[in-house]
Amino acid sequence: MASTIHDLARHLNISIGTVSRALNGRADVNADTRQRVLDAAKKLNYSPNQSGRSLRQGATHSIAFMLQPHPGDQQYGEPFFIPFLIGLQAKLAEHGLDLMVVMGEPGQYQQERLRRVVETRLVDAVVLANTRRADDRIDYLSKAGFPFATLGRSQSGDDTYPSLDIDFERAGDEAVDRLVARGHRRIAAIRPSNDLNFGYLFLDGYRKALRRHGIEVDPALIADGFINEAGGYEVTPRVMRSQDPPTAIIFNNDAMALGGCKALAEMGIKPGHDMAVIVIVDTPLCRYFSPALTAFRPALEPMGRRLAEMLLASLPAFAGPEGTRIIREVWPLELVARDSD
Amino acid sequence: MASTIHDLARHLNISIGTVSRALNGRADVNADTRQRVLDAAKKLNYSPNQSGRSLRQGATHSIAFMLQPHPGDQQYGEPFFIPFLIGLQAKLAEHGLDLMVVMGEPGQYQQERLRRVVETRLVDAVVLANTRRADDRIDYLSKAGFPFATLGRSQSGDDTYPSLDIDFERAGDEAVDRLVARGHRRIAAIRPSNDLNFGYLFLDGYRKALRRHGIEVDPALIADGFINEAGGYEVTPRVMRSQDPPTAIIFNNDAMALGGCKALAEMGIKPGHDMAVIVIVDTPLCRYFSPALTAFRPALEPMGRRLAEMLLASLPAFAGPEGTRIIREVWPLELVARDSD
DNA sequence: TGTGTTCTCGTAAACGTTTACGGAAAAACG
DNA sequence: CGTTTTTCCGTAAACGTTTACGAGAACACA
Repeated sequence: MASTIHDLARHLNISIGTVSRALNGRADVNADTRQRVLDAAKKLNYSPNQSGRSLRQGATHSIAFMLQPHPGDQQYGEPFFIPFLIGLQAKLAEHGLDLMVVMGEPGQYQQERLRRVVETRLVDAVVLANTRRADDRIDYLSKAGFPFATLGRSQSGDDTYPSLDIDFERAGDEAVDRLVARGHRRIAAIRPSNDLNFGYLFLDGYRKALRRHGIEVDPALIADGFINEAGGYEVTPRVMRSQDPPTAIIFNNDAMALGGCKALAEMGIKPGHDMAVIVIVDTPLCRYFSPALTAFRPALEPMGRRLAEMLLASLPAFAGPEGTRIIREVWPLELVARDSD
Repeated sequence: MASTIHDLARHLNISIGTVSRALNGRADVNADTRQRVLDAAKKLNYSPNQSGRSLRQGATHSIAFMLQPHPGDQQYGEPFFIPFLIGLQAKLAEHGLDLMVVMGEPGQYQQERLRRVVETRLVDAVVLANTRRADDRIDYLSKAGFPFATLGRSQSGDDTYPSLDIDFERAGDEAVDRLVARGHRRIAAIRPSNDLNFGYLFLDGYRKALRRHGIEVDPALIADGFINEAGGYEVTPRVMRSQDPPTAIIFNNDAMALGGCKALAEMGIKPGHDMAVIVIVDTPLCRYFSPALTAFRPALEPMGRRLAEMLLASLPAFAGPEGTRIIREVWPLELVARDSD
């Protein structure tokens, strides 16, 4: 069934070298011969064996996306990533690259998987998501000199790898802006713990905006929790027990927002009536929740395409004539106004 | 950085053959030598090169999952598949296999991608999802003699490949049962068009249950639509315009249910009050919708694990002593009673 | 001591590609 | 017609493994 380059050579009575050159579009092969090879390839249903090709070229033509669900998040299915992956894979496919998704058990660090993927030369490059503030995966890849890109920034601002992130800082800022414009002064922020970098960035924007409006940042209105529904449910009552409770809450994650709304409901508080709620980042869940949650939405699919481009530009094999470039980008989010604020 | 088997051999002053045998746990190598090889491997940070290994063994040790979003479904992100993938990958990893997720552009058939994956020997086997009633991918793989398994059944009941499916027939049956028990006689069924096999199976169960209860099947209460929100939105009014409108609707897909509920809302009909709604299959969206939708839920993560087992059992290289077995299973769904019926 | 067995290892081929190198034939040039 | 250049192709090595085969040494057995 599977024919090799040798089969073609035998069939055409020429050498395998010529066959290979013909197939790869090299210049030093007669136009007529090339056509005959191409015809034979079609006739014998030839496709190059990836393993052979990879071994020889030292490149596998595939990229790994390391997907690491947050603890307790499996029920949500990380809807965030699918559109991103669609974009990523679409762009990679344009360049003949395959996408391998390496998933870990939820909540368990994937350092070990990563090492294996890298050392075993399973892929040519890696895309990391859910980057942490101090991310040992980034340290490892940097040290190993293995090509990678990240969705999300880490703490170290070094420009040695391409990264694409959402502007959580600006989103936090704009959320506060919007709430203040609607008359709120007591605005709470609920977010995952500090080691996830976007929680840190979000809080930064939140603080800056408050100060700009001359509102004192009240630590009692800031709470950290696990990045899932249970986390939001557990932590929301905490800010509500403040001396001077908030009239608005910004949630830094959709799942946490849903848990928070559940807690609010149990306290007899209705989002959209008694409490303004905004969530960063939007997912389909926000849209269908009742009340529909006002949220900041990223352009995930284009982001996937873009990060693929950026990664490719950083790979010597794909970099254009201008050579290898490292690019970092931060994309804005779009406010989707709904019924909760 | 990356050391090869030759490096180890040179370092220990033995032949590469012995090194390989030592690493692979073969019997014909002295215990002392083996230990020295293992130590050196750790010291030199050796990992076998996948390409070399694949080429020689004729096996890549990886499995492809062909993910094909339905047209217009990218916003939902196919939350259905993530838990399944987590289970699938977990079980495969136990056997040293990697999972490659091949995603197509939403809505565009992936026959071409599949061919490339197969002919190029990129993976050892393939897992198909979203199987259609007559599925050319299955035909192709069967004909090519390439190992595969499916999540979902196709029309042809041939037992030549492992498959795992949800019991849509029974779910349709039980949904009708439940609604009849609650006093409904006019029960509508809204589902994707016939070529998706599960829509066909669901309708079968629906019909059987109605007949069992002595209720005539009214074609005016059955509608097909695109399997997304727009489809549900478009098609639901159709059954409502029936002479004798339904008092209950069973939706065969979460997205269609959401679209349907939107249409109902515009007609002033409130699910859970004026209309009973049940959806097959449950997703997080159902849970957070208002009213929370009663739904049938599959055990996705265990299903992923199970299908991996079934696939492995069908592969000669992994089949136990009892040899290659083809297994087909159909799993029941669990009713999650919420507020919509 | 001679023969057979077991243990351990080295040799070399093979998997399917790509590519550096060189050479023969054809074409160009004076 | 002789020389140089160009065109085209074959040869062979290399990528990093695994494994069939055989050989030498040690051992057992009679």
